[in-house]
Amino acid sequence: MSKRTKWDTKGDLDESKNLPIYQHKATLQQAVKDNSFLVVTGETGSGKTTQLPQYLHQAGFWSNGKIGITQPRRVAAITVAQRVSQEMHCSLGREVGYQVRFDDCTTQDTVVKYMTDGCLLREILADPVLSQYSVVILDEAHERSLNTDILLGLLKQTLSSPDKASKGRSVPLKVVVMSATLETDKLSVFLGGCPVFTIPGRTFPVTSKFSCAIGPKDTESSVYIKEVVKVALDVHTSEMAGDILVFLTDQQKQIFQPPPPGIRKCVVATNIAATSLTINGIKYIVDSGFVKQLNHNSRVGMDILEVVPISKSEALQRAGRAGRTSAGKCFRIYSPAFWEKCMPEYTVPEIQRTSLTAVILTLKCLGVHDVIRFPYLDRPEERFILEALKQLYQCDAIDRRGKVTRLGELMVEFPLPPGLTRALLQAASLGCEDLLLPVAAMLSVENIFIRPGHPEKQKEADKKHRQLGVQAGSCNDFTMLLSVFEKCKASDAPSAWCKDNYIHWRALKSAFSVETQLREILLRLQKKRDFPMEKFDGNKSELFRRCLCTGYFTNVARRSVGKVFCTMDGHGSMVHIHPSSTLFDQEAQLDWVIFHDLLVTSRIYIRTVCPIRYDWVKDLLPKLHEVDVYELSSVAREEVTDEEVAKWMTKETAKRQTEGSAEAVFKKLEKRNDESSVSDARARYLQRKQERQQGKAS
DNA sequence: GAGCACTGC
Repeated sequence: MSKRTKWDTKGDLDESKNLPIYQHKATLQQAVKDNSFLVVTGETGSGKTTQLPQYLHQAGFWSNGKIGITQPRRVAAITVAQRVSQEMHCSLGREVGYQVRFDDCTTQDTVVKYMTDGCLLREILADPVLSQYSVVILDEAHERSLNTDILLGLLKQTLSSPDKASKGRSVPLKVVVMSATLETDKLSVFLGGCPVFTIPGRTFPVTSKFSCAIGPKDTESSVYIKEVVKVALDVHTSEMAGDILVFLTDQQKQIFQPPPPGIRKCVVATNIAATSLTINGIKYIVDSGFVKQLNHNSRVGMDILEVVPISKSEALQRAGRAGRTSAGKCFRIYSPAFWEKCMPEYTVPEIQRTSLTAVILTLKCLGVHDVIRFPYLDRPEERFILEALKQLYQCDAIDRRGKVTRLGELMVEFPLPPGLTRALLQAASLGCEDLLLPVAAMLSVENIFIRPGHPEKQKEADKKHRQLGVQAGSCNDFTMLLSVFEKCKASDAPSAWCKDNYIHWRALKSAFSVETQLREILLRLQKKRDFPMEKFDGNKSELFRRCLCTGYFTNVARRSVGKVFCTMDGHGSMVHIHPSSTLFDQEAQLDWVIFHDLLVTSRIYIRTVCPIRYDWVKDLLPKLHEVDVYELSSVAREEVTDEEVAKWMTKETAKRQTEGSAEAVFKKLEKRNDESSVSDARARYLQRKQERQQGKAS
């Protein structure tokens, strides 16, 4: 049976014996022994995250390999590992450790390993059968993070095919999926009807009250902010002692200042509080009923940040925050009708509303050819998958057959969007990676330019930023990023330099770490024999911009009239250069540009822009419309024969001949963008803006 | 002439 360890004799902390999970210890240990898959469910406070790995350790699972536990967030992975190492009386990083990006706190001795789901996904890339592990526990599966969803599908697939499961493994891998009491039946069915183990929670009742302030017709209104303040103050004046947690869509702290005298605490939070933040003593919840969500629109090829009603499950989770220490109350500022008509049952999982380009490349690199019939717990819409395939084809990560190219194998190693990786690899092959590495890093972190709310300070910040642009001699936003990175790095007092120039020091520091990581990955790949190398004769500025073109030609736009540009990606969106760009107000001198991203607010803005010459993208542009949906769809489903590819090529040549000149192709690409979602997003933005101004005036 | 949550490699 289980091997004894030095901790067995010392016993658990008394506290852990009081946890609801403790009396199910033996049953849980046996259940994992008896099943390949197991779903464990229980409310927060049941102790499943800290205790189950210890139970499995005591049951001897460590002798066959590590016990790995994934978390969707870094802080959770680190703090839980700390807690468990204390309980097991060992120093962190020895028997119990954690791994998150930039911080690997594990050693050869580590047998209980907490990590982010993204880290485990990286490990699978290097070792598809996870030969180092005896058990993998996916925690917080109900959050449906992109990486956890992918891991679920991969583990299901690996374990359900006996041939793959045994390859490279001495004993079969055990998989435990832990989730809040939500959709657990669905998880069980997904995992072949595996047992579901329920651990009773330790929570107190929460009563919920609806109000009529927000009805079914108010989904886009910002009146909820006022109402939330009103309700919070009501609670303060009329309810018994206990702290208040308020859920809003963004931080608008000023509306709660000054706090009324007394000792009651009022925490205003965005979705951070829904998951990571634990606040003791919360007795009251004020729920606005809204959340800010980034949705990817595959038809227009852009991400739109929207304020949307939360789901019923999310509302229940918000309410639950009031019942951790004693009975609580939840005040919902919306009506029962709003609940019924506007709030979906469950939040749409991330995998169904995000760009899938990087995920699809990862799957392909793991040998998942049929990315449409991959076992997704919730299948993304087919057009999202096709769009991802198209992008991967366009940046040379996959070929016409949907097979990963040599370049694609290199690209998957980088924690970057594939287009940017493509540009970076191009630079590396031409020996100028020092230009692209800092840029890639800067584009991976939050916005580094600070723009204060105060009008005077704002002016000063804008002036400083313009000066930086001039000093850099930078003719585009990418070189601007490069220059800021290098200037700050070379500075004797980088933090003071940042403060003086209205630059986010914290963001720059993380850009430094990202750059180091990217450089390490690149160096590792360059040591391989077949790393591509090319030659280039020309000046450095052109070299830099041509590298960018290789990755960003899909984001090319051409000026049509005045300050308006038209994208060439087949959507033909009419876009403007964002006012934060160094190229803003110089539109008249521009013709062709490429850009890093699109932002939909009062207009469709392109951000991080770079002028290019048509010549540099001329040969790449046909790739934008080379592949049709039918072709991709069949590529996505099955292996494609040489004959079929040849047939497509012939069809394409014929098509090009009938279409004639490049100009004609552009005309076709300059289709007007009639996507209602974009105009809707714009209308909502303008409405909110108007309401805010009215609020100010009154 | 400028929006805005969060997480992850």
